[in-house]
Amino acid sequence: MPELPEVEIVRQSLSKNIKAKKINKVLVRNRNLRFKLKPYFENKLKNQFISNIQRFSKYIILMFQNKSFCVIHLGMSGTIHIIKNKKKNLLTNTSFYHSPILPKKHNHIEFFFDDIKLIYNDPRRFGFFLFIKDKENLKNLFKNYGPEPFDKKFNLNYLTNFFKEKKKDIKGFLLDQKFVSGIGNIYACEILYSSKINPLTPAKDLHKSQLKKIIKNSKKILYRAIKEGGSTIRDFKNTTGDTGQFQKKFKVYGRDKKNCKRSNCLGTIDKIIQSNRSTFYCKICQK
DNA sequence: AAGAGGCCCTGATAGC
DNA sequence: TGCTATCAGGGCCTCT
Repeated sequence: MPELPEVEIVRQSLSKNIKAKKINKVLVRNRNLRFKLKPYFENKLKNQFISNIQRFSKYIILMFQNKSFCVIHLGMSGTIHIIKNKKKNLLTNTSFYHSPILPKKHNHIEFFFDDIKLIYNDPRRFGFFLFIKDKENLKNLFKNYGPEPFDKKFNLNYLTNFFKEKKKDIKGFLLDQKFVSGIGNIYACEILYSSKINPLTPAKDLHKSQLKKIIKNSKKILYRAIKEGGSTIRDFKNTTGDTGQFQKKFKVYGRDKKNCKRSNCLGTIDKIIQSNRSTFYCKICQK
């Protein structure tokens, strides 16, 4: 569910709330996430001082003062919540991602700080937490990942070389983390729409001008989404918490059978299935 | 080597 | 109302 912009929003919230704090205790209620939590997980994290919170692609990286790390992936349905434990305001819940109210089920992991409790909730359990002992192991974890769209390496040369002989459709490559890191199904659709590229086009057939558009629009759309606080699709109503706003700006995602938003285009948005994921696009203006 | 497809899991929603 | 089928923002693994 969360793509790069949503994960960045979570990172920013964590940075505000748990940076330079010590983890007093870790409680694991369910070890069976995407990767089973190691028996030593709690002990390794206990008493760690969080020096920084970074992000790569869709991963959150807690950096500890002793140069070890905790890597977090939210999978499809993972959310992180904070409970502030101030005496005068026991009921304050701050939503880091889309749910403003802490769900009662699926709270798998809790981190306790002096004044704050962090709760990881994940119904589908596609997310995971990893303890990484040093920088080298962290590097190793991401060695097969392509650059983020913001990276200087994500340039015309890179795309041209990567796509040589590649028959797979461009939509598939935007989702392929070995090619580019951080883009998921929503933003892949939106990037191709704003680039006026048909998602079914084999990557090797894309022209130079189209590749340039992909590079430019990937950056632009992800930046905008971060600025809007990410996208919230399955939202719960009753809120004062942080929900994203970018979903209101979707041009194609979830707009099956609706009119194309491009002025002077009379097309309607189609939904097709590519590599088992939904693709939304306009047949008329995406060539 | 590239690409297609299955699979991990729960919950919301649509259709009967 | 209550059943079943389908679909969901990710990404790993296996097979051809």
